Amino acid sequence: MNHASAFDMDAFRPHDHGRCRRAARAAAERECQARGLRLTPARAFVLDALLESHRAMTAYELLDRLREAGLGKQPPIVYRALDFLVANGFAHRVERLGAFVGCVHGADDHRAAFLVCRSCRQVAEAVLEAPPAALTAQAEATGFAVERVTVEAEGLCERCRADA
Amino acid sequence: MNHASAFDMDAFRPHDHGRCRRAARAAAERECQARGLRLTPARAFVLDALLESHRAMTAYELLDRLREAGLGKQPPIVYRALDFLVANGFAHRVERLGAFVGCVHGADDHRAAFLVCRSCRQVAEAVLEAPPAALTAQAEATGFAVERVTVEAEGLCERCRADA
DNA sequence: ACGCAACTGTTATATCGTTACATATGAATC
DNA sequence: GATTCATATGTAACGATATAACAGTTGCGT
Ligand SMILES: [Zn+2]
Ligand SMILES: [Zn+2]
Ligand SMILES: [Zn+2]
Ligand SMILES: [Zn+2]
Repeated sequence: MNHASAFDMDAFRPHDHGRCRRAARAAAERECQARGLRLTPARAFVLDALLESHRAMTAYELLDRLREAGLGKQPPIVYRALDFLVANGFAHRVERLGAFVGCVHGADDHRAAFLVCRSCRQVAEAVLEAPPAALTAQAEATGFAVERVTVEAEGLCERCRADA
Repeated sequence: MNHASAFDMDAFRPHDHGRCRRAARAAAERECQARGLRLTPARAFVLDALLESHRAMTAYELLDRLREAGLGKQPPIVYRALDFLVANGFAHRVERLGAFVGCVHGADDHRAAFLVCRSCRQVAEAVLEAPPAALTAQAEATGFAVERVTVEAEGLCERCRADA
């Protein structure tokens, strides 16, 4: 196989994060190249900030970093960058937190599910083969056309449980 | 069986909503009685507003109604009522919308999943037997203790698709 | 060089939710 | 009935998240 498995890159497992991060960044660059997308300085900066760790970051946290870096001052700069990254699969929004994480699964189309630690806010991404059967069954029975599925588990990671 | 099935009460199916709503309200009253909880005027008012339809309502929409009814003026009144209703299973928060829906499954402990129409904001609740296997597998493998699982499908209901 | 689309800068505002502290109410106990 | 404590509410101020609107700039194919 030519890339690390999802399990290898799990935020809650010790792993070579330098490699994890460089791989994600390289995948984004490749994808932009291939699809004629522009990974502008602000977008690249936000992606790098997200990939620095597996912690979910809020838009305003990212905006503070953009300010320090002299890449922008107002909310729209960061929301535009995030819109781009999320729309193209380079980052995800964690709905429960109103915060964002870098995607570690390359940009190939995938349905993601998340394990979100409520203490350290680290987020592990799992690839979801299919939404729960009960949901799709009810959708089909009632003519509801599913477009996106959000699956997020909130809890405590092993480390944070040990700390408590 | 002694109550309507989840399918009978589906927001996207024609159903006797008067009955649907009275049943949910009665279940909440029963549960409060049984567990020594107080369904105060503000709480009951918010619950009734949510049960009026299967549409998700924002906190400030509910606050406007509370104001009209003379039951409060400031945000905390509605957030407190919502905290109570959600904590006790009489309502749910739809994370994608930052909005709330009344629960139509009695207050018995259940894991809910939602079908959320992005056009009309109506929400159907499905009972989730278990979270997706891929998620629980990864949680167990990494020592992550899952406490709550959010499952929300966004899309278009049959009616809204027909309108478009 | 020109023209167009995409991107960025900036101001203002909308939307969602919390903190903090004072006051009132319910229900058990004395 | 008075005392007491926990629960609930009133109110002001604030914090956090996100968007609208419009002007200016840049990249790029022609
Ligand atoms: Zn990593
Ligand atoms: Zn943790
Ligand atoms: Zn109904
Ligand atoms: Zn609809």
